[in-house]
Amino acid sequence: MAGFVSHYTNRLDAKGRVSVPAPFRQALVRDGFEGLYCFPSPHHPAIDAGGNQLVAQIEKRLLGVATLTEDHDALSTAFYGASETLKIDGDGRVMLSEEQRHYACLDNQVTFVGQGYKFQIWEPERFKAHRADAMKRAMDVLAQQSAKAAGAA
Amino acid sequence: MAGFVSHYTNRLDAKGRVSVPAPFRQALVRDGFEGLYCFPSPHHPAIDAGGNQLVAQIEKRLLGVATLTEDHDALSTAFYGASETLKIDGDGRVMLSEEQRHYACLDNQVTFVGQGYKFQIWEPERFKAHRADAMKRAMDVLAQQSAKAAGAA
DNA sequence: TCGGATTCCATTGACGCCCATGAGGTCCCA
DNA sequence: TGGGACCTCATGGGCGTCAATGGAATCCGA
Repeated sequence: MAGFVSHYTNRLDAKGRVSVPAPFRQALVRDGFEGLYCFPSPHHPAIDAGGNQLVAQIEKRLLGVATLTEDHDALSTAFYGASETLKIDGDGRVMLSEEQRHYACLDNQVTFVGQGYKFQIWEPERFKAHRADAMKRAMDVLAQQSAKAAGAA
Repeated sequence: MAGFVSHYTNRLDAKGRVSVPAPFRQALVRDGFEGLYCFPSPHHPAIDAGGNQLVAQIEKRLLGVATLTEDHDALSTAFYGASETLKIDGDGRVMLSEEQRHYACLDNQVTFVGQGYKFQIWEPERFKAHRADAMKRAMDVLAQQSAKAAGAA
């Protein structure tokens, strides 16, 4: 494992720059990815970001859908078309585009949330609210898994 | 097995550091995990902590859910995003974050409670109160199991 | 030539690492 | 069997390093 773990909140400066948390940068280096692959999260007002592991998951998902279909078009547009590859400068910072800042409602602070093979970029307050929901949903999913396991046994 | 057993109470110093009980450290070494993996307990005002065994349980749960879905995002946010990997310094201490201290209401003493594959970090008084409840609940669970076994037999 | 973007540099504050101290327990030997 | 040396572990504090941040300087396209 040892992908993106934990969460960090950093400041977005006047130029739109923000430091990528050092542990995440190290994970990207281990991952062998130059820069930062990101696209708007399909489910939340947040940015999904990562490196080769993330790209690999996207490819895997696309393999499950026949090409030249409308579904495949939609997925590839969402994951490839809407994406951007940000450059990480010498000090470990990236410049978020106006579009990204708007989509995730980013103001002057941003929260990086590790999700293993990828991480998300949130506006801190929104994340706090979302976190409670995610917790609840996660517990539901686990309960369902347990129920299924018990039923199968 | 011989994972984390028994309980210990140590002091939290002005810097927010606390010594991990030596037996727990030894268990972590045997487990082969560098540092301490922890996240807020979903059920109690306490911190769940452990090493590879704990991480393995989490990964196992995540494997059952497709990536890039809302369910997977929720689970990984709950378990990866909310977690932190603390470094254990040369003297066997970890630094608890402000957030962790707040979540578990930690003041100047903390109690480590072994739970086999993981352990919990509690505020001593709260743990004392929780312990009675946990005992009662444990009795109920045991009774239910016995009833089920008797019914099945 | 102007504006935006990239690179470089300086500051500061948190964290990691080191050493010192002291309490408690164990082992060895008289 | 009692005393003492030794060891382990918890705890407190000091200091160096690195990451985050703000700003200046330079480069490039419009």
